[in-house]
Amino acid sequence: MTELNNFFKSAFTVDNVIFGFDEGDLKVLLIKRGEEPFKNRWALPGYFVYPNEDLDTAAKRVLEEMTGIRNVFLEQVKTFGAVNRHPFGRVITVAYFSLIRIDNYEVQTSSAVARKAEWHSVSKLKNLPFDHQEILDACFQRLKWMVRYRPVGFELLPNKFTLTELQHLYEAILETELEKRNFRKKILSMNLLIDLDETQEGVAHRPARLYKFDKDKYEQLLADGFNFELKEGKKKMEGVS
Amino acid sequence: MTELNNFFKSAFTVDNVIFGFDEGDLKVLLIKRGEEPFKNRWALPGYFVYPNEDLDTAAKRVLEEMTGIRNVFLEQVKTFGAVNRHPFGRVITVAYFSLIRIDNYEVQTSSAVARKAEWHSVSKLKNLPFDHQEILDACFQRLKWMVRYRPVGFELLPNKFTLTELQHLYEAILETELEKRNFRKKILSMNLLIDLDETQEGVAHRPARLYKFDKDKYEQLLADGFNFELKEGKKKMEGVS
DNA sequence: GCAAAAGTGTTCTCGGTACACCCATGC
DNA sequence: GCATGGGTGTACCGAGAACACTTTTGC
Repeated sequence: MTELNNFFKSAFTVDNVIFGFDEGDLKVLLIKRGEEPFKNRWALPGYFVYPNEDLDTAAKRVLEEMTGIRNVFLEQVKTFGAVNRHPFGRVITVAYFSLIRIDNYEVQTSSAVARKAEWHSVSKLKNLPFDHQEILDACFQRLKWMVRYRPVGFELLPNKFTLTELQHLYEAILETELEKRNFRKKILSMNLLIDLDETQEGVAHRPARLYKFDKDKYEQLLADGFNFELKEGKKKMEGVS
Repeated sequence: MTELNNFFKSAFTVDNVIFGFDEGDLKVLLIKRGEEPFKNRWALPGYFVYPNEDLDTAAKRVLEEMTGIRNVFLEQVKTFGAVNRHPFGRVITVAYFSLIRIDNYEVQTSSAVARKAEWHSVSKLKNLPFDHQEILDACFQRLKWMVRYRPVGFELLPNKFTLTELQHLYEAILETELEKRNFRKKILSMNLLIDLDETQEGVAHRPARLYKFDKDKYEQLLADGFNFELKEGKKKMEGVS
């Protein structure tokens, strides 16, 4: 046991990759660090996990401190534990990603660690401190994957949205272009959208219909063995010898 | 900083779910614990991560201590950190899973922690100690998923195998039945198998052809954007209103 | 009336599914 | 010769892909 005690000298943290979607662009919420290390740098929100706190709980707490909200999509992605990833000692971090509707919530930070929080375009980020770039990349990959197999995209959109908005979201995440008619046909054929019989107002073109995602129906279909699945954009691979 | 030191009191471990395939059955390698807690119980092999050791390295080390082998498929799956999951204190564990060819290696344990190691049928296990059942389930789910989208099944088979063996492997992992002709058509159409022009010997029926997996070709196709994909067994879902 | 985005249908191709019989070997 | 698993082909169907023009609104 005395020997074992040598192992109880590590710390662990959670880091949250919080995705949002705005102006046709996929964003991630970063904080300006108020403490060392990397004081004043933009980084992923995260904090130590308290001794009596489960991992998921810690991730929820960090998310709530950042955004003031609960009950959003949140899922563990991967754990990063390179020996020297943190200058203060051995700290491994469990990365979570979450999806929120940017418009629904004013981002607020009640944490002393963070001076302020701000949305940044995922595609423009590089060289985040610690191994946060690697963490972000891993979460983005996971999102890319997940969006094709689970209807999580709706977590990023307002409750009411147009099909074009939905398509742009998919295009931003998958980093590809989708064909309008086929996309609409596929999405509508799943019967997971409720047509609200409302239209946009005040737009300088033909106003689009508004839809909402039918979560109850999805869950019922899931139980029946339904598989949500969206193919990627362009056709690839021709002529395998 | 003094306050921060309160966080550096945790330990973390890796646990390995080592899958193998034998006699048409998916197996997992368990050790009989030689130490407390849960002494003499069958459990997943795992150990503390050393202070100067990366996570992946630790997972490889544990695997090597168990099986004496290196260079097998090994991937991080999920981290488990419930507050009371370990009786000795706050210990979070990073779960890895790996795939090995049972016949290639004599399982040997050089670890003091493990009295002996043995293969157990995945389907028959329940109530493993700690949260190991949950870990095993998560890894099995991951394997089920992965086997459909990456040609990892071959890691579990001998270098030379028959198509029927391959099919049985998929059936065991996916827990479903597959239709022989369609399975063969699909697999062969991928052009990822090399026909060895050899046949089984000493079997009391028409001997089957032997194949091997063409790893180089797969990697080359991957680079060209090829997607390995296998559908699940039975057709599901009829009549979405 | 013009700019800007919404909305819509058909044809073709490919891959998945369903399904039943003959073949080679050991004993 | 019989038991055992190996091996094969075809017809049908549904989903994805390609593709261009009309509609509705604000200004």
